[in-house]
Amino acid sequence: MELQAVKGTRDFYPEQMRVRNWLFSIWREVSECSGFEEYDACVLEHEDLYVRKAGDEITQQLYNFQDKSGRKLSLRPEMTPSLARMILQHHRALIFPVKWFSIPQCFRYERMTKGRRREHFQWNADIIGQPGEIAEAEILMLLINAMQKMGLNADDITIFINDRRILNAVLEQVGIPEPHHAEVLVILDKRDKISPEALAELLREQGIAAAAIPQLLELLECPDLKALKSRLGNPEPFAGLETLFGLLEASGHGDFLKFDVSIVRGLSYYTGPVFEMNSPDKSQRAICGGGRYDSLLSTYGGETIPAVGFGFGDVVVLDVLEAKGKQPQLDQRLDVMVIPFETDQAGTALQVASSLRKSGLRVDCNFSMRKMKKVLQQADDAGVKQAVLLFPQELEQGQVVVRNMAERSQQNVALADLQSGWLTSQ
RNA sequence: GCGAGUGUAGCUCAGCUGGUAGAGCAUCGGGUUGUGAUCCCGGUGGUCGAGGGUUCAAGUCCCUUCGCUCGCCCCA
Repeated sequence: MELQAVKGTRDFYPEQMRVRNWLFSIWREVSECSGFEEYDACVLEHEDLYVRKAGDEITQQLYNFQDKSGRKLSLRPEMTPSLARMILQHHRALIFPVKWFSIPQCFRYERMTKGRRREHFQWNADIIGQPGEIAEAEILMLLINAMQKMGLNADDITIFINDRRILNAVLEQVGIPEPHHAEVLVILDKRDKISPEALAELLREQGIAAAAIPQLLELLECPDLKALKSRLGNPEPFAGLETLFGLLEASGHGDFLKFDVSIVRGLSYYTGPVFEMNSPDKSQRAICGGGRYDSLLSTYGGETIPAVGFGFGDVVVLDVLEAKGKQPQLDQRLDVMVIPFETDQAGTALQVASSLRKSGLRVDCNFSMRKMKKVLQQADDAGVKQAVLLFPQELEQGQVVVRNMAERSQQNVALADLQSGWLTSQ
């Protein structure tokens, strides 16, 4: 019997589950606050939903199998295809734009590194059916709002943003023909990770003209949107980001946003702005990433519907919060512990607990019948605020002892008063 | 997939050149009747990741395998 969890998957003991619920509650709260509605789909999907989208490489990472009737299924590696499927199925009934979010559990069958497991939860928020930068601004503001709720601000995290249209223009400028763009972008995505020499070598292998390479790398050193714009003949590809920066400045979120030509995002379906969130010095794996993908839905056979969104995994952000000491210390949050000291009082304890629970309190009983010092200590460890002590002597007079754990004070209360709301009226 | 490291009690780890397993914390009990700290005493708990080999003898050496960690590769 194998007791270990499946490789790459996680067990959430109550202690970790509290942290997870805390994170999810922030995601839900900020999403709903901004008018996003929650949706979900089954973690199982038809394998070809993913195969069609990106080809071999992603197929190898699918956590896939055949069911008993031979259907080829896969655990979802990401939510966007399921979202696209749901949108396309009902798109005649939907009033666009649609603002939806989800917190799906996703699976990838791949090698594990820091911040990457085979199973994770990924907050997704998307705006479907709205072209233009206002949707991007809303999506980014949602992200920023979530980070602030977690206690991270512009000193801790930065959203690095680029635009696929700018990247394409840069490639055009140095004479790289359009069919090569996809491969070249993948290589440029590694710019932070490998040496300039290695990068140049990879580009040469793609058949990029030797003269174009230094020119390209030099253009990509351009740290500034304006500077890059003046270097390129055509200002048109810059309009989108300029508008977006303007919107975020106006809404007071400009500090979080930084132009970065090296942001590419591996997937081919991005068509406009692309972004990743990371620490300002990019010292670790991106916390989340996203962008505009106007042509994705049409690849599933539907009509073209513009869309923008992001995926935000739980693993990396919890690592970041832990490293910064900003993971909350959460305890069980029990309000009341009812403590009988003889088995005769078990029934009374259950009855007291029941009546207190009806008034909305979080109540547990301790039936261990251990020594009182032990039981009080356990109650304290559980974060209990009030202990209701059932002693035979007091019970005979219809009373219980209510102990305020923080103040270490206590008083006798009539059982009848307790059951009619004495605790909540204090 | 390649390379390095690692795996000993629930947790964190010690165990030298091979000689039949230890500490701290946690847990449980006690320190005289029904009260949370600290302290003191004691108990439970390990086929030393698994399998094979060398040896009189393996936690310790060798091989295989699995898990984990960190690089590389690949990529959200």
